[in-house]
Amino acid sequence: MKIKKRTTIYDIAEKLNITASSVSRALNNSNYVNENTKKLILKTAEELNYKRNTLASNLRKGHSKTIGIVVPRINQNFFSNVIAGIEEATYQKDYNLIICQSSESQSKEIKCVNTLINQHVDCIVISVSVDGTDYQHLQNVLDHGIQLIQFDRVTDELETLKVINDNEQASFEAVSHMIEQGYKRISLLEGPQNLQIFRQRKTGYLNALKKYDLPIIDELIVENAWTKELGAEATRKLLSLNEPPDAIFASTSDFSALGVLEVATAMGFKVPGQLGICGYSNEAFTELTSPSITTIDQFSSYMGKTIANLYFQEMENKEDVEVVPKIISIKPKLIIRSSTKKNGD
Amino acid sequence: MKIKKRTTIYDIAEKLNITASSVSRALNNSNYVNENTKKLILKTAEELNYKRNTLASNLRKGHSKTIGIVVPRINQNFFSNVIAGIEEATYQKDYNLIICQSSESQSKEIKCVNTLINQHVDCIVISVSVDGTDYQHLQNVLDHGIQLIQFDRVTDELETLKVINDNEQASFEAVSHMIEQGYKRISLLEGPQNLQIFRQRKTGYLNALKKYDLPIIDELIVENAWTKELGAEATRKLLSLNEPPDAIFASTSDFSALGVLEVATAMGFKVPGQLGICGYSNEAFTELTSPSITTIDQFSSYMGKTIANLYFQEMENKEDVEVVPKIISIKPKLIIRSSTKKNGD
DNA sequence: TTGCATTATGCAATCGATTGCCGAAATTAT
DNA sequence: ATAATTTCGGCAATCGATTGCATAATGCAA
Repeated sequence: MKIKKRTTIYDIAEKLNITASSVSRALNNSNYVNENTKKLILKTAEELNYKRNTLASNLRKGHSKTIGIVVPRINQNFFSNVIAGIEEATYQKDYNLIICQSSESQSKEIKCVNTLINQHVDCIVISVSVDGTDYQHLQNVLDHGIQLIQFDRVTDELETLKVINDNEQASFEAVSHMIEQGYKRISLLEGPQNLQIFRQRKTGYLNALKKYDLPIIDELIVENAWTKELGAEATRKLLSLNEPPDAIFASTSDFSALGVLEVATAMGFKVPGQLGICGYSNEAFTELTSPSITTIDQFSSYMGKTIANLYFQEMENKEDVEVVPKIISIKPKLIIRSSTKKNGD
Repeated sequence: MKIKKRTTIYDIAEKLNITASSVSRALNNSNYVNENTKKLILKTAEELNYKRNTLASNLRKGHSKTIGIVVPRINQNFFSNVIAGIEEATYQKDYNLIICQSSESQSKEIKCVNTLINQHVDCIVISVSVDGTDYQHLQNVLDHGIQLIQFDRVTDELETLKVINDNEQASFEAVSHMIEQGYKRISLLEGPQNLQIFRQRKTGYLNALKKYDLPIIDELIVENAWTKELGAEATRKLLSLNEPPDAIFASTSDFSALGVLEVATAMGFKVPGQLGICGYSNEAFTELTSPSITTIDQFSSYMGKTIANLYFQEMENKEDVEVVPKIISIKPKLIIRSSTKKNGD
């Protein structure tokens, strides 16, 4: 790469025999420049192929018009959809996105957050990694005067803005649906219980059982079965029980549900006749398996837009009022497909 | 948000009765500071919760340790995997990623690129949008001394670093495979021909036909069938022909192939018996459909890593030699599944 | 014509970190 | 003991854009 000297406002100023102040003002469309000089400056800037140095500008202005995002995995459908949603909403306001992935490791998450603080982002949007236990790094974000928005996987140890799904309700509805379909021994595949979302989903499951007076059977509740492999493994055990479940709610993800489906099919269980299956997230593939998988849609892209708008709204009345921890809860939707149609309606 | 004053090197300097120079040197682990003072500075920085202002640092240093990425859609599997790959490789070197999506619109692509230039990114990684015709904005990147790496969807109008798939070869192999399976009237669903990747895939298709002495039948070549809907529509027409094809190569994407499969099944065509289907990209769902879909894996995440490494490599010998346009071609892999097993082997 | 407001522009400080240059102090060599 | 070298740390300029303050120029009214 040849190192080229980039045009600055001083170059423009020099060429026109004026000062950089005026150039800056013209470029920012200030009123304190003569219309004609403004036009001349704009024309010259164009000619010299001038591009504002955002680094300098932001340094001076004290903000960066940048939002940092930290997610466990960029290429997981749910997250990439949320990001796409945020991007869409922020793009219009000329904001940039710096994206990091924590790869489900808190130590990397901490590094990411620190980098974003260094970058002077105006806001950090985060969905915490699975192994999180300490949240000092998030407190740190607030201490540096940076807006913090948690979404989906949130921690209650901090009072921040949050955009979440109503996991409990969604889970409750899913399990209720299965019960109404006639399933009676419904197994739950849990996610790591240190994450709130998975605790909530469990609560929803328990509430549904209670509502329909079904017993809670411990051996049907499997801890930590949140990947396809773990889901498959759990299913192998469950279906080998003396009294196997007649339905499995993979509350952790559709991937887990997929593992269930594959094992069940391999073991000769008829889905949904002998075994009902429900996943979580509405991944694209759930529509394509045979049978198609009942699941829960989280409106991921809408969630992204909501996050962005929440930020902008907070910015507007930032002087007005004291910060109140604000929580926006989006109600997910149960998508009923073939894998839970016991009655075959 | 309360506005808080952030700790600067001056605060640290003042507290220790030294100058900011020393603090800066200590923080950068320079040799020109006494070991003891260095330790003291580091300790004080920690105590005051100091975070370097990367904006100021980068402004001074003239680079940003940031790579900008522009893709048509963030949440498309292929792209999010490439991004994840880039992230993984750059994270170790403390680089940041700014990610933009062009939403398949060149005008937005241009805005994205300009933003990235403003941000003083060190490198721009781009896969161009479908409606691209003019590439002045990319030339502009080079003119500003910014490294430019094109990937997947590249334009030959510019001599830049490129990381691509060998689309022609992959396409050739896919079609050859179908012919060897006994399919004789193979239809091609084309993508927009202004994109090189789709032209190359067409060439591969034609070459395979030629190699096996099969005629090129115009009515079996469908322009612009690159979404699920367009693929479905094209299939409806193709299968209604007097002499319908006995195989369809959806060279554009697996989504298109999915459209084909759904329509074919709905119209009562047996796949793969009466109709062979091959997609492109190895989307996760291709494994899950019934029958599973034969497709081509592009090693997307590996591609991302390759892009990052290419950049780092170029950085290292940037003074050494004149820039040579370098093209890295990754050979994709044909994944043979059920949808093309005419002989049922 | 004088006085006052309005508009346009320049001056210089500022944002925070980095770095070349210089000199003082400390160490080593002669 | 003196000279030569190394180590350490300060000074001040710099990166490029922004902005409060001051001043000059212009317009308008009295």
